[in-house]
Amino acid sequence: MGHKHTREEILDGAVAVAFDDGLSQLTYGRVAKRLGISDRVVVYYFPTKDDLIGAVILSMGGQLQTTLGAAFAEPADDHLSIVRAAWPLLARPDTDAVFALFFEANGLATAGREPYRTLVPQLVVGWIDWLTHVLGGDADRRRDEAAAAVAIVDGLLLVRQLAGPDAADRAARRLGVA
Amino acid sequence: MGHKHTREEILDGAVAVAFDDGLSQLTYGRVAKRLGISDRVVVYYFPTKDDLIGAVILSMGGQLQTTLGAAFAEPADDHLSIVRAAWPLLARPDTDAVFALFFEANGLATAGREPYRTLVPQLVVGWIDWLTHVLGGDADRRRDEAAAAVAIVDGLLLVRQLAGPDAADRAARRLGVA
DNA sequence: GAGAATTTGTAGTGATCACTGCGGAACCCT
DNA sequence: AGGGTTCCGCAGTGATCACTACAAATTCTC
Repeated sequence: MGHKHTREEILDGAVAVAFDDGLSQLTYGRVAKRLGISDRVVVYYFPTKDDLIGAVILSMGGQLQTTLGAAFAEPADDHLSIVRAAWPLLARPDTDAVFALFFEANGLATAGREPYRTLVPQLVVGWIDWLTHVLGGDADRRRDEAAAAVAIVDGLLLVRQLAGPDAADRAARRLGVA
Repeated sequence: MGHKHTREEILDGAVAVAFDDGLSQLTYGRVAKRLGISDRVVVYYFPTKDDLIGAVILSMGGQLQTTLGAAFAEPADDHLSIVRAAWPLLARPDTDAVFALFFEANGLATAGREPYRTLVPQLVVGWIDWLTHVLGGDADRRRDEAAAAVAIVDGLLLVRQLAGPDAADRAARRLGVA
């Protein structure tokens, strides 16, 4: 019985499981069952659970960065402009699953569980750095603006998840970013 | 071997476990071990896991509401004023654990896991309602202001958890709420 | 102070978890 | 064709999970 499953296929399956059932339900057995293969194969490519989770989180981060990259073809100056550019790209049904995952990972990170505790802040700090770099200019001030923008966007997305898209849109309008 | 443990003692132990290890590590066995008793006792008072989790979440909600109640002795008008009143009360080390729990519960809720999926939104909507009521006045507009304030506060707290208190303070200053 | 209700210990249920040993099959190189 | 590496099915490890049967001890009710 020969070569059939690539690492990428299995990672895709793992991401799909995480999207559907959440990170905390991401197990070897579930990924294997979804792909109709033995869990031994999944273990082969991702020897420890942390390997599997880490790969999923990084894949998630890459996806977000790609989405956000489009928002900043031209630089923005203050945090409200940043939010105005980013919000329409993020407040969409097809990115809700990504953020559901992100918030769950964040929760597990704040609860101190590995590997989330080390991976997630790396990811977020990486985004802020990247945002800051994209915005250009003086690092200190830009970094604060980026952090402020991230705070607003995260908060709005939280409201969107919890209270629904309409509530988030109304809040965004109140904040003057939509 | 007689009557020794009250429901309240065990709930306190469960909350302590959740604070220290996170909601996802909240199990019968861990609570029992922490209190030095048999897990049978924990099961007796909280027959299902959902009972235990629900009790912890509600206890958490009550704690938050108590903390926030102090902020609104006198009413505020717009979302920035609300944030200005609430932020100093929340951006403190002794409430960080509560919000770590809250974010984890939110993550599990967005991941669709019961009983979080039904409990957490109830809690949040309840807070917004309560905030709206405290603020008084026309419901629709106030509700939007409250939602906007919740968005900002949540976002700031997220940044605080992920990037540290200093970053959150700088972001808050940029937003004009500190 | 008898009987009922409430509270706790001992033991164990089947399920699922992350992970492993072993052996065979598919592929690569020479 | 033969040897080495890579891949993967099968079976099983001990740990932990939520939860239960049963019975004994304690307290409540009368």
